[in-house]
Amino acid sequence: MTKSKRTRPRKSTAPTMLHVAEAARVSVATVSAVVNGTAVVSPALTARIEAAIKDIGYKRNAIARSLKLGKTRTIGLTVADITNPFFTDVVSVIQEVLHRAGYAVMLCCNDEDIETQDDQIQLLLDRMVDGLIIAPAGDDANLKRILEGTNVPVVLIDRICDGVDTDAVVLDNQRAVFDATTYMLHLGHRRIGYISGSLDTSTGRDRLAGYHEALDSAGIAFDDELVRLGNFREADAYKAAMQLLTQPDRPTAIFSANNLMVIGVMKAIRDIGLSCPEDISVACFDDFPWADVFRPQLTTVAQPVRAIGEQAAQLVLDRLAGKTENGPRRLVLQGRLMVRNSCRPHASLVQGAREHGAL
Amino acid sequence: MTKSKRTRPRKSTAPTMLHVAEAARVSVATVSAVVNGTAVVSPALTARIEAAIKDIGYKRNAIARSLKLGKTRTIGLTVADITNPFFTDVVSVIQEVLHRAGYAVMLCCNDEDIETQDDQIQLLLDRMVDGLIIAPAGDDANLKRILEGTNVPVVLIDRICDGVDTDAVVLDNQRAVFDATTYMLHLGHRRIGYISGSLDTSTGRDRLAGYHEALDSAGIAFDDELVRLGNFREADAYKAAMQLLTQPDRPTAIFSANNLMVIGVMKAIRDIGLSCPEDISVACFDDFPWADVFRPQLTTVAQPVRAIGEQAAQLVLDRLAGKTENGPRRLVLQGRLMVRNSCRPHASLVQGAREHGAL
DNA sequence: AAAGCTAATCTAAACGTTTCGAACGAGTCA
DNA sequence: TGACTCGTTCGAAACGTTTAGATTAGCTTT
Repeated sequence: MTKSKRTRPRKSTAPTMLHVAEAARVSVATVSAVVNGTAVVSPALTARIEAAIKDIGYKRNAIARSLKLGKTRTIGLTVADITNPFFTDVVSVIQEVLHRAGYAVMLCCNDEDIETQDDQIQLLLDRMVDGLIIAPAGDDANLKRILEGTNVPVVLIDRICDGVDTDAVVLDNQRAVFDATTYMLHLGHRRIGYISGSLDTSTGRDRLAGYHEALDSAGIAFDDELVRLGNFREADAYKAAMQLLTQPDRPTAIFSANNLMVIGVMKAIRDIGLSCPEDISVACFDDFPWADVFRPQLTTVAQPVRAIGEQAAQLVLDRLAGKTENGPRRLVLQGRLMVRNSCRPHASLVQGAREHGAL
Repeated sequence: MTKSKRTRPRKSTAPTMLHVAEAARVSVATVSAVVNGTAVVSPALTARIEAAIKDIGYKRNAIARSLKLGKTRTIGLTVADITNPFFTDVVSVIQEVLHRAGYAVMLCCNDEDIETQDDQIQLLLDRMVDGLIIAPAGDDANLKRILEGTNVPVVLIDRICDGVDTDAVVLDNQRAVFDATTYMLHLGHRRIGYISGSLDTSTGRDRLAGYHEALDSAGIAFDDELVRLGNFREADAYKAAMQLLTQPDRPTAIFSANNLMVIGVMKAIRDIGLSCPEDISVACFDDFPWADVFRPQLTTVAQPVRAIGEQAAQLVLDRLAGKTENGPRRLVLQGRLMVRNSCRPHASLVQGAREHGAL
């Protein structure tokens, strides 16, 4: 065997750089240089190589490339529930921004299950994703351990997680619920039911804190019976609302800590024979695209989904570009109360207004 | 240098099989055998190796593995719009099934743009996905070309694509719209507006065909003015509905060919000062989780999203397992008309009924 | 005791890239 | 005419696996 460049019989697999090199009568190094534009190659060879590439139909193998470079140009993304319009919107934006930057997105949903989440994150890391955007399912001691074993940039969205000190973009949940609750208080409601998300999540806790804060500020005593756990799911929220509505001194208003749960709440209200907003006022966290066209037109706290997605994506991209070497960045965005008409003034207020001749 | 097994100074990168091998004083082949369980290894060595793995914190590098094996255990998934609840539901199910089977999912959205779609599919193929599930954005000559260059199993969902002869799971769109339209005809409506999806998609065409068929069967002359293009998006549908509603002899009912568009339709109805179902009846393709709790409670054609997702995932899995060697399989599922109360009998019917003393 | 098994382990060649340093030819300068 | 540069091109060693085939040691057989 004189030279090692024996012509192989063109297997049935996809063409490789070697095939191109042979066809263009150059070395693979030169082909690589042309494909990636990493070195200057004479016009003559460039032309020959490009012709060969087109001719053979060569496509660079991204896996081999990833192995060599140690980067995959892929970002892992895990959210609790891809069915939730909030996550959907955010995922969509992240997807868009990252794709524009030349990154692919590997998506996982864990159905709010922490173990699934850990598995999936490990899976993503095994696949050498270059970065990770996580909407954590809940407080998770393992997450910390898993993450500190690696050095890929991580961005938490929506929820933060104890001990996981990474970049994050979250909402000022407490403030948002404070505003919403205060709005209901201004309408004269004194018994405001609260359907809470899981308290194992920062969002669950912060939102509930906003409710408490609003009550405190208004000098209203807090009633245990008015807060029920809905775990961010429709079914649980339905049960929770049912309990709220069947108690003797039932609330005159209900706040739901997310979008999925408000549907359960509305179903409970309907099933119990009440109607919103006539008999009971309702507001919730998370906006819907159809909120101002179907009735009752829900008063909601709209999250800036586009901003959340863009910032989260930008945070990873910045880390990847090595732009930010400093400590973790926490971005806190503000929600916006969208007042529509699922909340009505409480009877006492209406009464008062009438007496003052204002109605 | 006596033996080639020199101990390297444990670089800062992730531990590899070589590190494990050195720590356990065995060859990498043996480590591989233990990690994958592909060959029998003596209990003594197995124990040493497992200890070393735990000790060092070794994780198998999936990229290197993929390169060697030529499979990535990843399925590419592209849909037009992850924001659309229909796609969301299907994606969620596919995700779940594939994950259970040990596959990761790489998700792309193309925003109904064919070029983006082609880029993304090429990207997925470059990354050596083992299979592809595609909800094609529209008729796409390139798609055929791109796909026939590879031999990964492909499953089309929701829409099919001329010339792309692969497995597919779709709905009997024509039948579903036929049923819905017929239902409206039975209510006495004679001028039924139709907001169509893009006619570059099979769904757009088939659904419109269902509308035509229903009219034909009922012996009703087809009026061009009643069909408007909404391209499956809210904004376009809004404009389309506006045109429909402002024409002299406006329709007494409107059917929207998907979920996003019906929101535009409802907005148009509201903005023009009409109300549904009092002034005009509305029905649409695709169901909503909240459809029976917000008003008007929309009459819809529900797609069996879970079945679609499961079958699509199963189709790829079967191909990957080599179970089905025969030609392309086409699964056609049936939609289900969910009658709620966004459609009312036409005035003429009510009139007739009253005369017969039935009201 | 030689030959033949079997079972466990290892060696080394892939997989398809990237990239460093060497090699080579052609100019340029003293 | 050497000794230098430059500008191109190439050889070969990685990257971290898998796996076919070689090797070894320990048993049976006869």
